[in-house]
Amino acid sequence: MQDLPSLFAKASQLAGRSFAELAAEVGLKVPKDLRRNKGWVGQLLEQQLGASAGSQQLQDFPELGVELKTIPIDATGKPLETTFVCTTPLVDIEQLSWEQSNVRNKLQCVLWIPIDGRREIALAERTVGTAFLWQPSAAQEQQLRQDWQEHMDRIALGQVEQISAHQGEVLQLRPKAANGRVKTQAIGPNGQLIETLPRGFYLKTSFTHSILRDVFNLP
DNA sequence: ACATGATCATCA
DNA sequence: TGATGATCATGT
Repeated sequence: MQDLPSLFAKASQLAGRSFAELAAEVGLKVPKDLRRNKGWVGQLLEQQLGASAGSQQLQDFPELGVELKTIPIDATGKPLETTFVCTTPLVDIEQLSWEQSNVRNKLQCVLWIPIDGRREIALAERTVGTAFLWQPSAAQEQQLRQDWQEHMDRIALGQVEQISAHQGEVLQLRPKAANGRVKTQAIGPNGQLIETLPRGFYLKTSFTHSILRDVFNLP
């Protein structure tokens, strides 16, 4: 993708189209459901939009500074799931600041694409919604920064295992792993290294809901 | 293991 | 019924 207007135009033209027809265009098979294919819709839209694929710590469109995120919504436009942002660093974090954090980098500019997430509708028949570009307002960035700082402070103090998803107004910390046996290093309560479950940063649904309401002028 | 893409399954 | 903690697939 060469420029932002082109990307946005292409994303806008996906509105109203079904997963079945979009999958056919790129030669994908529509799974029966998402139970064993949780990232399928995201990958479908990546292919449709030509995101620079890869499992790298980069935005989806590095040359444009844009991150692509699908967001499943119900019939009223409410998000059905939280939004994963990135893995949480648990060691070598003493020098880390919000300004250089992966959370801030990923959320600097997001191309949101709402999708029909209703499980009662067959996956193939679900459709894409209206894409929009978002950059956090000063107030939103302040909320994100504050939550990020509180989480990182606890992690630096060796309290990562005391953090629950209840903490954080807009940005929460939750497990992010293939299963409960996966381990990674973190700072322990006495400053030593411990093994713990990998964590990720997620946007709470109340936050993404407010983003959707702002953009679509909903109550 | 860790990055990407997320939703599932269960319980309060 | 909403949210938390757990989990699934794939590529490097």
